[in-house]
Amino acid sequence: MQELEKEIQPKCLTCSARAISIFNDLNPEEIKNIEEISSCQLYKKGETLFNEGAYPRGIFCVQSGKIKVSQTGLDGKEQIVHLIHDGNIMGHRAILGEDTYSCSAVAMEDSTVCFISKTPFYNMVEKSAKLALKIAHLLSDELKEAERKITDTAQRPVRDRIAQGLLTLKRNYGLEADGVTINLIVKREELANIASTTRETATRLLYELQERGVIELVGKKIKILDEQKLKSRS
Amino acid sequence: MQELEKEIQPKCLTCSARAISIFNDLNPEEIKNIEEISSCQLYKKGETLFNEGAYPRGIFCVQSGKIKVSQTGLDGKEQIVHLIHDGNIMGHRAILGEDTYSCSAVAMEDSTVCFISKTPFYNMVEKSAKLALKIAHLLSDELKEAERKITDTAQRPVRDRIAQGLLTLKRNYGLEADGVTINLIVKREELANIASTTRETATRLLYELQERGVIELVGKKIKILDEQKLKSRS
DNA sequence: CATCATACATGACAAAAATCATAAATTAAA
DNA sequence: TTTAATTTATGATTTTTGTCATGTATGATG
Repeated sequence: MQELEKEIQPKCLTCSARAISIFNDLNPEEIKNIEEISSCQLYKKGETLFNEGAYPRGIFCVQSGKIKVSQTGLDGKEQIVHLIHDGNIMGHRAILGEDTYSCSAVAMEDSTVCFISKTPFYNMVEKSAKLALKIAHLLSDELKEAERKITDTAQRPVRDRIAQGLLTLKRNYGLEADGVTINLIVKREELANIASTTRETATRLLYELQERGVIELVGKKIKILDEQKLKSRS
Repeated sequence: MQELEKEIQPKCLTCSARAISIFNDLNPEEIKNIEEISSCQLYKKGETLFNEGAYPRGIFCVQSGKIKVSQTGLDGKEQIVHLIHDGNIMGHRAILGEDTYSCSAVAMEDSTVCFISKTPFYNMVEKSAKLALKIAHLLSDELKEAERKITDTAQRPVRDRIAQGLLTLKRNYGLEADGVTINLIVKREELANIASTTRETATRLLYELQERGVIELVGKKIKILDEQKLKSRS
């Protein structure tokens, strides 16, 4: 069944996410332009923004929300490749690489996401070496992270990768007001797909970390009690 | 002891590698400029071009040669992240990301490599959105490959990864005149570090592939007898 | 509230791949 | 060419992690 699309009027000038995005230092005129060529929409938890293999229609700018970007591996097993938060953009790799999407994106929580169509976006970048350089900078950062993840996935034991996964969640989504609880409800299986392991192993290792007093599992949430110990395992 | 540096006069205009590089469609004036700001040097087999963690002084353009780009993982174990061949560039990620090198580069065979210093290179890119877009395109392709490698490393069995490693070698370095022999002498340990496994396992699986008639090991070289079977395992 | 589906916990077991150990072969150096 | 160093081969063993099976908790839905 067709999802009801919830259109929202983009307000880039005052968008708090823009300030921390690659569009942070545009001049008012450029911001006006972006506002004109972009649309904005609410995605409910579980909704798909785009699918691996599809042709990209444009790029997505996350105003607020939590989105997983993942690939399909062997036997359809999901590998989560990026964890997206406010101010991040998605789809730029496919657009700049003149390629189909290499990943799918699914909202892990209700998310407000702006969209800029391919052509106007490309026109903008073609005119501004500064913007192109910013995107190259972003891609460079992402490439560095991906390369390091190859090495870690290949060489570190699952125990370390789970610890790293928890730290990544903290880095991307922060902690709740109490200063210890990871600000995302993550399923065992999702954590497993971040850390490249199985649901069962993730379960076991979370309990082991709890035994050792490193984390605490409270309901569906995870509290980080001893970040140093997590870091020492990664 | 200090290596003797072998300076070579760059001849970008007629460089066969440039034609297949990101500098392929520069106009004669731009080529002249590149020639002026670049130097060219021979690296002997085993020599290091740059080291992980160091500050980049510029980018490298490979005129001819075979270079491995690798990271140091757990207990110093090498993970080979890229296999570089004629026309490829290196160091752009660190420059564009305003970062240190995330990998080291070592010549696997004698290689002729040009060098463009950071500042003149950056000046050039700042002036040309087209060039910046090309680099973004290149980074996009590299990011795609890296992301896929994460998933494969995480999910595929070693057997598949060795097969993929061999195909990667063929893709990057081609075959000898006989049409079957991979055009690179690769040590067991290096193949292992491409496929994210151990030397022993690489040895065993190569022999298994030979038993099954998929490859043939002749001296230090590897012949691909049945590429389809290799592909079916990847 | 009952029932149905989904997510989670946990033990037993199996498989894959790493590690360790040793020897052989090949290559480089004296 | 002899010796030393490096690389490779291969068996035995252990470790890690995945798989399978089953039961429980949790939460949604009629």
